[in-house]
Parts: sequence; structure tokens; C-alpha cells
Amino acid sequence: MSDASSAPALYRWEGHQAAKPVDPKLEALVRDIIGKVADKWTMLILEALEEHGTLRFTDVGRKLGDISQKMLTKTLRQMEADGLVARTVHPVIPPHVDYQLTEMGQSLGAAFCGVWLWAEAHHAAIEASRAAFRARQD
Amino acid sequence: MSDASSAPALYRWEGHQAAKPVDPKLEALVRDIIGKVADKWTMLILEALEEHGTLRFTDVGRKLGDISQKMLTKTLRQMEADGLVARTVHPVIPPHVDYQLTEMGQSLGAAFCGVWLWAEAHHAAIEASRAAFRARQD
DNA sequence: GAGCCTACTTTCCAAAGGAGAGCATGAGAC
DNA sequence: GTCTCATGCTCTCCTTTGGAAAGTAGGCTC
Repeated sequence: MSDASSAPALYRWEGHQAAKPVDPKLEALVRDIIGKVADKWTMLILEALEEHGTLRFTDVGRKLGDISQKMLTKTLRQMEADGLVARTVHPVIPPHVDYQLTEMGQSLGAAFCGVWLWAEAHHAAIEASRAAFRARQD
Repeated sequence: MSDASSAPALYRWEGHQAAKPVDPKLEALVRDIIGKVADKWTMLILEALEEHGTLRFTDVGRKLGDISQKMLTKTLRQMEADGLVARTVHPVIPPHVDYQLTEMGQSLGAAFCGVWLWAEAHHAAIEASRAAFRARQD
């Protein structure tokens, strides 16, 4: 309200407050990382590699079960670019490519561990909530 | 390999190994929950509510900054259905709706805390990896 | 020389998501 | 009385993302 004098009277959805105690750059950066890392496929690949150690391209796909090859390629590339997985190409025919977690990938896997445990602990409560919500909607 | 005799010789991308030590039902359920919960907007809303306590609809949108109203509505509804947030409608004009984390939402926020710390701790390393990856691509 | 094997790539199509307008409705301005 | 605004959505386009399936390279086997 303080700076509403010069701003148009219209409600601005995209407006952002200027005064923030934390560093906005760091905030945005962390938010970007979260946006990339908090991806369904990233988490699932992370878990598969954490559990099985080194996996080949097709094996990762099989562990996940229902990922398309396009998304598998894309997500693995992104994770490689972010330094989460190491990609080892054995120059043989037919091609042989191994993927494994880097140290950073392992640490992220450890950080996500709590979320997995949470999901395992609360899946019953979540399903109950969904049922109750559905009943409430009627 | 054991059941390859009756299966077609073609490589089946969508195939899945039958012998697994863990319960496949639980595995699938947890995977589904992770797929829902490991959503960019869910995590960001969770953090905003964790940090600010109770927020109104438009305030949540402002904290996130770049979410569309459609996704905000949809994600909040999903989180409400999953029992992560409580939605309180004050029947006044103009409408006033409050959102706050439930106990379960708070526990999920705590579980994600490790991921936030990881992101804050490793953002420099990630950027370095990205730069190196880009240079490697040339 | 036909086919296979593997890690992709490409193409086409469906689904998800963003931008912006519209809606209901009563309080306050004029 | 009439006009406008404020708020939490909802609806309608239109762009981007993601899935399914076919294609590719190239040495190797039959």
C-alpha cells in the first residue's frame, strides 16, 4: 500500500515485494535448483541409481518402468550437467553406457531419503485424506 | 532370463522384472506419492506456508511470484485433498480464504528441509558443473 | 547380406501449463 | 441510485512439455 501512489490502481498479480530480509539472488537460485531437482523423474532415477549403484541406460529405464526414452535421455543429461550422475561411455559395439551417482548425487539422495521415509510413513493417511476429500465434494 | 522362453524375443521396454524382494504394491504407492509430492509448485507452496504460517490465496501466489492462478488453484486443491493444507473460508465480502499447513504438511516440510539445505549448500557446485558441462559440449 | 544389439534421435500427437478475461457480490464512493 | 472495486476462483485460448513409436549407426553373427 505504501507505494501504491505511483503504481496503477489495477491489481498486479506478477508484482513482488521489494523488502526482503534474505538475499533475493540466493533465494531465486535455490528456487531454480529446487524446480529442477524436485522433478518426478529426477527423484526416481536418483533412487534407482542409489539402490543399484551402476546402471546402463536401458536398465535405468526398466527400473523406473514407465518412463519414455525421451524423458530418460533428457533427465539423465540434465542430471549429468548438474553433476549428479557420471556418464561413462564404453566405445564398443553395440554401445555400452554406464550411469552412476557422483558424490553430489549421493548426497542429494541422502537428503531425499527423508522424503521417501515420509511417503512410506504417510501413504495411508494420504489415501484417507483423499477419500474424505472426495466424500466432501459429493 | 528365466522367463524368456515364453516371452517374445523382442526387447520389451515396458517389461518389468517379476522377482523383487520389496512389496511391489507399496513400491508403486510410494512412487505415486513421490510423483505427486515431488512437484515444483507443491514444494514451493509448502515452503511458503511453512515460512509464513497462514496465507491467503493471493498472498501464496505473491510469495511464489511466477505461478499462474490456474496452477495455484489446482495445486492447493491437490494439497488439500492429500491432507497437506487446511483451507478455511471466511464467508465475507469480498471473499477471504486462508491456507495453512496441517500437521502432515508440516512433517512433509520438515522432510523436505534436508533438500533445501542441500540446494543451498550445493548451488555453487551445481553451477560449476553446468558450466563445465557446457564447455565440454562445445 | 539380412538381422541384431544398444543408446539414443526424430516425428507426430495428446496433455499439461501459462496469460488473460470473466464472474459473483456486497461495501463504499460519488 | 449507480459505479467501481476487491477477492477467489473459473474459463478460454495458445504455447510448451511429454509420451509412443519408428528410425539411426555400425560392427557382428548367421
